[in-house]
Amino acid sequence: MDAVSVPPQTYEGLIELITSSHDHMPKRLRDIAQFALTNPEKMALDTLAELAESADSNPSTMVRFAKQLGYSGFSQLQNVFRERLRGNWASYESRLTDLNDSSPEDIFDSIAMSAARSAMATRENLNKADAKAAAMRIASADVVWLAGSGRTECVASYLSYMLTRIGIMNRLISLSPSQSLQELSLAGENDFLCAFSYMPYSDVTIALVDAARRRDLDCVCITDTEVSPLNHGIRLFLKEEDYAGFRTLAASMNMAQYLAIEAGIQKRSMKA
Amino acid sequence: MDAVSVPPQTYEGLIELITSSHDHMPKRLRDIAQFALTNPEKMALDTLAELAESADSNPSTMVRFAKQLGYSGFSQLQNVFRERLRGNWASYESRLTDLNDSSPEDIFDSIAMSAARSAMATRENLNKADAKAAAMRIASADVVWLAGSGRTECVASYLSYMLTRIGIMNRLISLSPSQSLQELSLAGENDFLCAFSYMPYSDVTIALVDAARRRDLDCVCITDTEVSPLNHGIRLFLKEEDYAGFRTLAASMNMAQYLAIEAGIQKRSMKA
DNA sequence: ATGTTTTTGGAATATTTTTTTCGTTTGTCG
DNA sequence: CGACAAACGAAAAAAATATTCCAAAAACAT
Repeated sequence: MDAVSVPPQTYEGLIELITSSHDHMPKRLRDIAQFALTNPEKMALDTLAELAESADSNPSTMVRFAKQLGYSGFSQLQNVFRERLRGNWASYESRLTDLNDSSPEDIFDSIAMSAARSAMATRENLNKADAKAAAMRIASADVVWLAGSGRTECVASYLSYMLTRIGIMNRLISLSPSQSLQELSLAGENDFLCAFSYMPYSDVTIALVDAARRRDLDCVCITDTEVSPLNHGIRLFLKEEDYAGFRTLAASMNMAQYLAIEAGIQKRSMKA
Repeated sequence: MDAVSVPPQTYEGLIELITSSHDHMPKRLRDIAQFALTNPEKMALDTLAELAESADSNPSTMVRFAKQLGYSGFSQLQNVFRERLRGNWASYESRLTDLNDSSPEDIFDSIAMSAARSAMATRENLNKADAKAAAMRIASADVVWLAGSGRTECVASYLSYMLTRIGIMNRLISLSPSQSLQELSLAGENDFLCAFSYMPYSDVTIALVDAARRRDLDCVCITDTEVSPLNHGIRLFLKEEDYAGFRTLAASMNMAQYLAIEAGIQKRSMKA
């Protein structure tokens, strides 16, 4: 038994410890380190015996791995993985109130909190059915045209990257007002427009959505409220928190990631 | 023992069953139904005894609840809650057909949680002094040159937008390998390079940072680990969570927002 | 009210899961 | 090559956890 100081109780700390210990570990233990790093959910949810099986090892070695890292046993190690899976939102929220009282100094912390809150709030506010419908529409389009200017340009750009990676053809519409409409006119019968805009709404994006409506081009609008001028096709509403007047894009970025992944899944099942 | 047909094996099905059973259940069982619906993570991760405690009940009643729903025991019920937490791509791929009828709740929620965790974890891991130094350097530069390709392109694009809005001159470096180096050669004495890249690192971004080092052009690198090839000037390390192999950009986006806001504050105090 | 049925919770039991032990294997150094 | 130490895995022991049983309490009908 060669316990080393106190083992980390947070997932981040644990990952760091495993990474740094990795090199000075015996072979089989190193295999398990590898396995643990790539299967955090399994590590949280499976039993010792199941994990040993999956990792081509045995219970003893798993326990030895935990002890090598400084834990008293496998259960203590597993708890760290489990804690990560708990939607430990309560602890985040209490930390936010602490933050308010103590140091309004720490700008980064406040930004991170706002982003986290945006992300979590959207879990509850979002109309999941509409979101899924949007993803399905993306999956079935020939080409997805992406529009977003100003604050939302980077969201459109991210969605473009993700869609490309997943294998869905797409095109980011250029931002200059004159060119953008002309560009959209190239869109085909079975194409699809995906537009992002929040208050204060971008004229270009409004114009693009209007053009799509007139042309009967299908569309999904990611915007902030029911009264938004982006009004055609499926509408998804996201509320972003702001810090010092600068709204985050956390919910928007998550939406982009979701749409790409869900669309990828849909597309795959369409082939089958 | 009054088992009813086959119990659902999916989270969505279970929720539906609990909801519909709720009304014709004995009082204490109804309490537990309520508890289960509002604490799905606990239901997945805690032991029978712990749950009984949390729900102000006792083990027997929890087991009875599971049986009432048609499961052979509590463990079988808990498995359904556990399966929901396994967010792994492999299992989605193999169960692609099942996914068609399941709601998108899991996927979006998991993405949001990963993003929130990334954001919160960075609060603790980030070297705040370095981050502040980076912001100050941005504030004092004549022009900030921004580099990021692939996944990080949108982060650079967001930072560009924010800096512009705040009144700090900047330029987003084009992504084509041939042009980018030439572009950077236009940078002046008191300019500054801000580069984003995570594993697998983009060749273009690595080349830009190397060029900056050779030219003695000051630099801040936002990257993932100490061993990253982006190694010049101030280095900020961000660890992003991933969902199904797709890393979030939550921490990166927060960093961009932070750098812009903090730089804006610094710049204002420099004028005064 | 009174007998009957249903529901409940504590305690005993059964099962599963983790931990330890110990003999075997593997690798290293003289 | 041979002695020694480190690493390993099978299986027994210990601990934790889930399940069942039963008597008491509560709800219900008459």
